[in-house]
Amino acid sequence: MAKYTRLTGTQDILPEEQRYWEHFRQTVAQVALDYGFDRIDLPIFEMTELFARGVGENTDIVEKEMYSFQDKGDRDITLRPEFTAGVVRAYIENGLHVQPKPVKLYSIGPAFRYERPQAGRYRQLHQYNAEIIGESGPMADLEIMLMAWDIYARLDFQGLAFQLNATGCPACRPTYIETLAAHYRARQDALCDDCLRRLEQNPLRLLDCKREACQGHIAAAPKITAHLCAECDAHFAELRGFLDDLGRPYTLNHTLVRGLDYYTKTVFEVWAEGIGAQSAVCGGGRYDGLIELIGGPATPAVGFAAGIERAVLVMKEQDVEVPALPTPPVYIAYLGDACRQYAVRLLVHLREAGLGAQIAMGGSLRSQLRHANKRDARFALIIGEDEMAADVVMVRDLHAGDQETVAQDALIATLRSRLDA
RNA sequence: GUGGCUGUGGCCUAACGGUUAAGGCACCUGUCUGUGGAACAGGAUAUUGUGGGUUCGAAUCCCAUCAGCCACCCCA
Repeated sequence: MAKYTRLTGTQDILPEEQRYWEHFRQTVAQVALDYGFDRIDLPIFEMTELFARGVGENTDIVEKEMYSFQDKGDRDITLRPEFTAGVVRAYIENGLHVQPKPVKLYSIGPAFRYERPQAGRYRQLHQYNAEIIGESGPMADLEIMLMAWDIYARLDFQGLAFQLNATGCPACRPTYIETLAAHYRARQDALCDDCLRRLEQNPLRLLDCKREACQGHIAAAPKITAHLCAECDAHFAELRGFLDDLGRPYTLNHTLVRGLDYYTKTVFEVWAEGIGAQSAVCGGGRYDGLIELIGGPATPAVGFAAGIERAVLVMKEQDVEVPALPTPPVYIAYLGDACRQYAVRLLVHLREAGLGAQIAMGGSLRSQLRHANKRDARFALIIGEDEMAADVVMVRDLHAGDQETVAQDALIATLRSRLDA
């Protein structure tokens, strides 16, 4: 056992894993580019108060999952548990509201939550997210949903499904919650302990209790979509109209609720097959009140966030085709100390010409070639005293298994043309 | 925070309470002193997660602790 080990809930993403991560990042970056989202990178820690207010004082994230500490200046600091609060802070602080509206941003990187690890869930996790800030109409909701879907569709994920719901707004949600709570209070004796707690603390959560015994209460519960105000109802209808028109399937899921306080109107998730207890690969929705809440001008916004660990899990589970990471095409092998300096000069020469190259650090020619093969080199260049004397290089094609003698001054052109072929 | 399961070389797995903890993968070397992938041979790598206890004797039984996995709460 090593003396020092990973802290609970952290992970080492080893070289052999990197192709999954790289493939995912590239897909996100490409879709963001195609959709016109600009990348923004933010600090991974912020003032604790930003998250406490932005995420919501009564959420689990704030109550028990934040990695918080004091720095040497006695500032209260928290490692970001999610991205949106930071994006909004940056939007306000940097005056991004002067940009042409709506402002479309995406971000990608680590986030932190102090909780027990589980399949696809870590204390240091990785997320990306996308936000459209400054547009209140449902076209923005649509754009966000299409982007979320497209990322997983381009990754060739199977079993994708939209889950869609509305959560109302400050005008209609409170009365709905009261109606819901009344429904549950009437059957208080039949509720599980968790639901009794939810009834007091967060009645919307009653709707996603997973216990058998509670499913009947959920099915009979009033649906928020029947209690929306005129504005929310129209917004929701318009959004569905877009999706219907495009022929994008979605499931109206009235049990879909968000854990964070700032959501309004639209909430959605994208589900995929094969990630254990969690089925959502991403989740998002509209948060029209957040920017004002943390000190900016009243500005509507919509966005989504997704965990990369879960996506990697699905890629493996579903055997998604993931391209191998590129390796340098050239490996230089040489015979004995007499050829070493010559080989190093050749190495540097190739790199200056823009060709990726590695060199053996020693050993027999046999073991050098063995190494070249294991490192997935396309060409082994072999240099012995004969080659040095004749100003040539032996070029062995490790894929084809053949080799030829190439004049020094024709080497780079030869390698290039064979790589392009 | 709660519950269940599991900890043996880098990875996977074996070993009735009883000799020096066995095998496979991977790694290195050699057979082949100028040629990779295959085969064969050899080599290095383990205070059996940690601490305590029971016993003549513990990888094995007991307790504690730590870690991992899975699930719950909740969330991505």
